[in-house]
Amino acid sequence: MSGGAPARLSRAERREITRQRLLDAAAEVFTDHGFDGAAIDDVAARAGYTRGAFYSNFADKTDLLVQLCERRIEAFAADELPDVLARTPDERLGWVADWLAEQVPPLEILLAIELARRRDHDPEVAATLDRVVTTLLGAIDDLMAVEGSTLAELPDVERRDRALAVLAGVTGASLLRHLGVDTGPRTLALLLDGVIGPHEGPAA
Amino acid sequence: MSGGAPARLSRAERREITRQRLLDAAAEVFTDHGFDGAAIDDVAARAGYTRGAFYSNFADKTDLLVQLCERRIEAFAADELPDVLARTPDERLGWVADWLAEQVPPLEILLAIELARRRDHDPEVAATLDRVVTTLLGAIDDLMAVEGSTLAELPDVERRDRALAVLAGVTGASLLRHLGVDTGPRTLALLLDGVIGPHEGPAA
Amino acid sequence: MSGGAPARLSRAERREITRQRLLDAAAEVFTDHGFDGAAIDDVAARAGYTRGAFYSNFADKTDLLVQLCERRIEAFAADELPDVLARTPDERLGWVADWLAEQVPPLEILLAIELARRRDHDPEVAATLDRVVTTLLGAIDDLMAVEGSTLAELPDVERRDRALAVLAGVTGASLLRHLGVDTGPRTLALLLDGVIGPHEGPAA
Amino acid sequence: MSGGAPARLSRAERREITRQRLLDAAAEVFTDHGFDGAAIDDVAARAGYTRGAFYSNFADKTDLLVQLCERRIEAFAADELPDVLARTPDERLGWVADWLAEQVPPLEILLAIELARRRDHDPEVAATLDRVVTTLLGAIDDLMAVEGSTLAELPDVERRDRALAVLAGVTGASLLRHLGVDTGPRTLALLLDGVIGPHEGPAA
DNA sequence: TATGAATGAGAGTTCATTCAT
DNA sequence: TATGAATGAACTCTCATTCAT
Repeated sequence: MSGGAPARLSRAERREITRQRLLDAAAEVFTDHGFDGAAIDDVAARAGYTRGAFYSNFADKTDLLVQLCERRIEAFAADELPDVLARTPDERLGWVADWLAEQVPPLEILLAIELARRRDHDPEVAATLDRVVTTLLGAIDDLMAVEGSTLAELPDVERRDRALAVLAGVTGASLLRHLGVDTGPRTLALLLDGVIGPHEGPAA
Repeated sequence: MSGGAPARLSRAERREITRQRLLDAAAEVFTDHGFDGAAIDDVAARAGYTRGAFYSNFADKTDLLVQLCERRIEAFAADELPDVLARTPDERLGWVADWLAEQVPPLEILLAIELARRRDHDPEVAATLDRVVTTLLGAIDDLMAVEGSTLAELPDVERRDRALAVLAGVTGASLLRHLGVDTGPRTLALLLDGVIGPHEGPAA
Repeated sequence: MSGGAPARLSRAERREITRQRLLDAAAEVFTDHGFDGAAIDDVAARAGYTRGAFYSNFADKTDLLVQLCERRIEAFAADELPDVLARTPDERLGWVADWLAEQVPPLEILLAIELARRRDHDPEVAATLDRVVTTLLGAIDDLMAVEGSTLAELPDVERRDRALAVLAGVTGASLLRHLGVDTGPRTLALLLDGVIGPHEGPAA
Repeated sequence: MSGGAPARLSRAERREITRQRLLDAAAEVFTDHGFDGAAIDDVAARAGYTRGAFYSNFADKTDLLVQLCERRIEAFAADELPDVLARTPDERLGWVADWLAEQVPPLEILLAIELARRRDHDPEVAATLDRVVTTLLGAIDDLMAVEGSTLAELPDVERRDRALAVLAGVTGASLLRHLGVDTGPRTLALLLDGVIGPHEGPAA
């Protein structure tokens, strides 16, 4: 009856689909209304479910925030990062600038701010925030640790300082765009050239 | 009637005091709970009033947000800025870094994010957000337009790019601190040296 | 304009009226649906208000339960008790039986059961339950401490035992009526005669 | 197939085990949280199942209440009652007092109250409540109808009045214990001596 | 028979806001 | 100007129940 297609999904698979849809919907609703402003009914409805589906997949609203952050940071590390690493150092700045321009509003930043507000009241939240930052810093470090680059030869402490600066620069530029300020690739270039630029090739 | 003594306050003065107290209380409550999470009763109570006082002084909750942003940006321009301008270019970076370290959480940034979320639905909010950004950019421009500096001689477009970069850098560093990342003066230095650093003295 | 009548009510008076109406409504709704089954909206509506009025008068649903118990026990001590005390010992048993017959369902008992369920989680609830029982036992003791009665001359411990027995008897009879059992004055007479009966007239 | 070994259980037996476990779990959860406060998931979980098992065995929550009452009253008649009847009349009061002391909270009473609340809306519930009361009254009547006792010779109407009084006394004492009142055997003795005491043997 | 994802009515509670005082 | 009782919309979360598996 049901043709040669991959047929029916198992329960676990359906559950996973539901979760992912809810998470995607949450990303949209958070983007539009912020965390506090997001109604769970809206999240569920946008995912095509009712509120009950939400509560059978997430413990509560905070859990949703945490899960969303975890998933997005994982997805970032799995999907975006390899893309950048595949570029030559020269192309990376441009790639990051383009990527940034697409991320308006910068959901990760807004989510991180919400995490920060709840950090002191919920250890799990604190752990997630920590993981987000650590992952990002690690990703930047990977970007700098390129063979032949003088950055790769810097002492760890120095490399971390630079990673911090890069993260701050990218974060700030992203946020500014979100605030409606016309930030272009030039902004990022100005900011990051001093941090990673001159090192992007010993020849230079 | 109103003798030479410090004596009684006029009606307008009392009103102004009430407003200011409410605004100060709002800054605290917003800092703790965010805009959506802030209850007007809490704001009023922290200021020593009840909600009636609030509604005698502000049209609604959004009005409070707008007024608070306006006041803070005015206060920044009037109080903080002159302090920086009084420093030599060499000292400024340190001054900004210190100032930043005190601003955790960076209320202005959080408020701006709230403004941004309401920008499309409320023209007054949009205007305020614009004013905030313009003022900050103007302030940075003032900082760069120092006599003798090569920055001062840059074309306007270039100067704006640099101001943007500075604002992004400062914003990003501030936000990172808020997220619990251990950002020190070094981060800012790395970020801004490329933008304003080398120019901080024609001799260099 | 507003004639010689006692005119307008002060705010505190209006508030008190509101509270009393809500409490009365709560007694009715609890009677019909039990505590858990009672919806605050129903309570408010039956009192002629909306849910907001409820929450500006009571902290939460448990608070309502506590306040209701307190008020009813006070009212009992102030209103019912003097009535019984005014009777001769011979008439009292009949009076209590009649009073009991009217108390279907026996709201005080049902409320006390709810209090008991929450006793361990809320000290205030425990205190209220304690007060209810103490007041009732005290009332019974007063009833027994009649001049000339041999009960009055019993040692305290013995008097307490008897008070306990009376309370148990009245409680049980009341509950049985609530359960639909046709309990008449005879039941109470049989039960209490052994406890207080022989004393209902030394001549007898 | 089902050999001589203790071996496999038939389908009906398994079903019966499941039902009994659920019923036992329900008794516990009702005791802790009351009927309205009891969650079916909790009942199922405490029995080691999920909600599906519950709905395979009971029509709905009310059905659970009814079945539980039926079972308990049957169990009482089958298990407890013979124990009392085996005692001499003199020992019975003590036996009942001890049994009472163990029944805190007095689940039967609490269940009966729930039944009473639903009596008017559900004929089956009304029937169950009736059966519970009738069974208890019959049990008490059996206790009184002992050979040689003067109670046994009383006219039926009188015997019923006494049974009612006994039930009321026991119920009241039980409830008082549940409310935290320190009710001892003495309370019951005082209450019941007048009803059944002097008759417990003409010799005495 | 038992599971568990999903439903959806309904609950308690919060809170921006109004308005008579 | 400031108070605070009252409103009522909106929200998070619970839970009895259904149904495909």
